[in-house]
Amino acid sequence: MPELPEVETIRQGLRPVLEGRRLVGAIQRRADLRRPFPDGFPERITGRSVVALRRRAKYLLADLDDGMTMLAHLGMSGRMLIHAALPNAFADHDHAVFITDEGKAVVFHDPRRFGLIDLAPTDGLERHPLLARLGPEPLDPGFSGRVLAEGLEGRRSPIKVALLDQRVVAGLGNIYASEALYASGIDPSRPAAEIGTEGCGRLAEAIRAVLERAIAAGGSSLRDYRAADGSLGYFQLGFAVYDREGRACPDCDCAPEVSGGVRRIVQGGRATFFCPRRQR
DNA sequence: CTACCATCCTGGTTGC
DNA sequence: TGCAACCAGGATGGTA
Repeated sequence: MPELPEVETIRQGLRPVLEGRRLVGAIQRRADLRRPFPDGFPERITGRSVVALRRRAKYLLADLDDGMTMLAHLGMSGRMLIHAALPNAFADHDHAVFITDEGKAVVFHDPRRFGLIDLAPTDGLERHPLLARLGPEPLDPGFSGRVLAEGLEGRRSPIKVALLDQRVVAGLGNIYASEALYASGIDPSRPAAEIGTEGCGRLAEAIRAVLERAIAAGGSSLRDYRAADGSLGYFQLGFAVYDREGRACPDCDCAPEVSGGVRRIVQGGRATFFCPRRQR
């Protein structure tokens, strides 16, 4: 379940291994993930150098020295793992391998295969079908309550559901949507368009703060997630509400046995966690 | 245009 | 203990 903070943590771990390095080999171990690998994928990246490793929303973007960019999305169970050398055996669900001129190997491992890899020209990358409709980057300086309010205009769905729509704001997933709503004191069931100027300001700031704290903690390790060096993030220890049904939220002095504590509801088919006392 | 639902996939957990 | 049912969920593509 890599969301923006997990992808950013992986990017930071991969940068020293990939940036400025030449790919001397690549291995593709199956025909497709969520969608097919690009035609001739291993041959097309072999011999290329990685100019920069960037991130857009939950996508990793590796700019190559031939004007192409490799896009990788980790889906829900995808990992990028660094090996000091090419492993002599692959594990189940190791789908692609990148070998650098230092002899290191980066393995794309994705049991559920909701991830994908594609190649597209760096020039005009923002028009790639997977990127074209993405909303604002929440950690960019231009992100604000005003920008968020624009994205929520006309939306009658609950604010929690709207926050998961990557066209509204790019990079939030189920965990950080719940956490950001808690931090801003907003009831996840409120209609998105009715949050108001002041609420959008608080929410935009909460989104930014939660994501930054999560990145500082190396992401959240639940089930599948590992950083590129194999390490675990620890932001899950800082969850205020996510996966904490029935427990006291950090800012409530009420005992769970009195108030019921954090509540779990289902919105758009996904779990939402919130504190009814703190979120209105 | 928005909303809603099914779909993809595997592994871990729960319930009998 | 075994096994089936269920759940986790990012994104898309279909239909209403």
